[in-house]
Amino acid sequence: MARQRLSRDDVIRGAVAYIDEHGAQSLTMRRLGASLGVEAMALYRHVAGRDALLAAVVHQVIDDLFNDSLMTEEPNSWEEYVQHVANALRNLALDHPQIFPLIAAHPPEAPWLRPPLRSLRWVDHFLRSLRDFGFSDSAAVDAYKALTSFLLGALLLQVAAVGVAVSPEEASMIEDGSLDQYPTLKGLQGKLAEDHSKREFDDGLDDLIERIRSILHP
Amino acid sequence: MARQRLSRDDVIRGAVAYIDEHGAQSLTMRRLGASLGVEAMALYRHVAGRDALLAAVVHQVIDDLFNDSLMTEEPNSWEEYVQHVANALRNLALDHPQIFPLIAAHPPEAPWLRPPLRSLRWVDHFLRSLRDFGFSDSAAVDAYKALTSFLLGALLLQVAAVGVAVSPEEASMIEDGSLDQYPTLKGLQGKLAEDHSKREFDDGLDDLIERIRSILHP
DNA sequence: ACCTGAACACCGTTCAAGT
DNA sequence: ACCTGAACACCGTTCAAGT
Repeated sequence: MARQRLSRDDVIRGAVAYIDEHGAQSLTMRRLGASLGVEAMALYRHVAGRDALLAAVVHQVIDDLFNDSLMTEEPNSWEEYVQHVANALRNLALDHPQIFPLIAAHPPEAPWLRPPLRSLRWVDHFLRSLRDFGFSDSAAVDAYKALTSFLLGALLLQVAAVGVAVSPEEASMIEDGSLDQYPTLKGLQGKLAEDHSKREFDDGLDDLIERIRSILHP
Repeated sequence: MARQRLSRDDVIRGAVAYIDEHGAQSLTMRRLGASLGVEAMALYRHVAGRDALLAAVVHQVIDDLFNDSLMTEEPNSWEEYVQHVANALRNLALDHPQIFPLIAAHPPEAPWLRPPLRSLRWVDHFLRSLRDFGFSDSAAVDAYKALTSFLLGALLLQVAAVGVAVSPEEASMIEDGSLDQYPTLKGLQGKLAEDHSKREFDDGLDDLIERIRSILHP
């Protein structure tokens, strides 16, 4: 394959792929350069530095969400719209479990931009959609705040569990004996370990929608 | 002050103080050593390495929560207990905004240990308390899952906002003009920026308690 | 037993130099 | 205009040496 000249987009997409495979911790300017067939220093022509690159990765992934099939179809109610946004973000988190924590942790561009819906374009889209469904300004903003809080907690927990499953050597870092101190926990360990994450997510989402409904009709 | 021999506890408490002041990113074995009056390599006598140190910091801070005044008084109902746990964690997040994201991000010891209530001792305490108030095994576990999800989302958003406020040079990274593309957002910017974090938290917590009640009496 | 000093293999980032 | 090579100031971590 002939080597084209490197573009900014190549660098960012390369970083996304690298993090998906190896995790953000092991992304190094030198290693990313090597994976793109270029010296590390060439990357600085396209991004200001490592931090700026990670910020660009976050932005890229969040913006790709607009192309998710869930987002391209027109919703018939605000409930449907909220459900589509939530599930599109859930898919993103499951597709990029190594990147989602960056979305959560990286300082947003403005204090009123809340992860994981943290781009100007997204917030505008969300507020506009709800208003088109009849929400007042205040109700739309409150719904945005409630949704971001729910999604952040629910999805971060989901990918944290995935992250553990990925590194099996640490999967049972807890020696059998250490549970003897905690008999209640020991008895409930089986129940705790059961994974009902999809049901948990859907139940939480139903509750959230109920809550937004009560914001809408106080 | 005469220099005592360094203990593991000195190292961990020193790391907590260092992160509170400078952030986890700038915690370096060399710099932490210097702040404790010791060479970096001396730290390795007490912790296995930087990652292990950060894990110990997380564990320490979470365990200190048992000494919070909210946790030492005996609750009269499960609602009161849940409220005390939630508010103690909220205080922790506000006291250690630089450490809370580590609690959220660091891989837990077991997949069924969910941040931010992620120590064996805490989970055991929580499940035991709810069972003492009459919860079934399943109800206690479901309540644990619902509470962790709520706290993680709500508190991470709270400290993310604090983190931005701390670095004022980035506070207005968004140039005035860039909002012109997004008229809806521009109009609602004021409402978005309003900080009602305590009310938001309390409302969310009330909702969560309502939700747990419906788990308890299906 | 605990701490130090020197060393190793890596970082991010700069800058002048190449094409 | 874009990439490279050498260099700088830092990392985490190891290991032998000091006390």
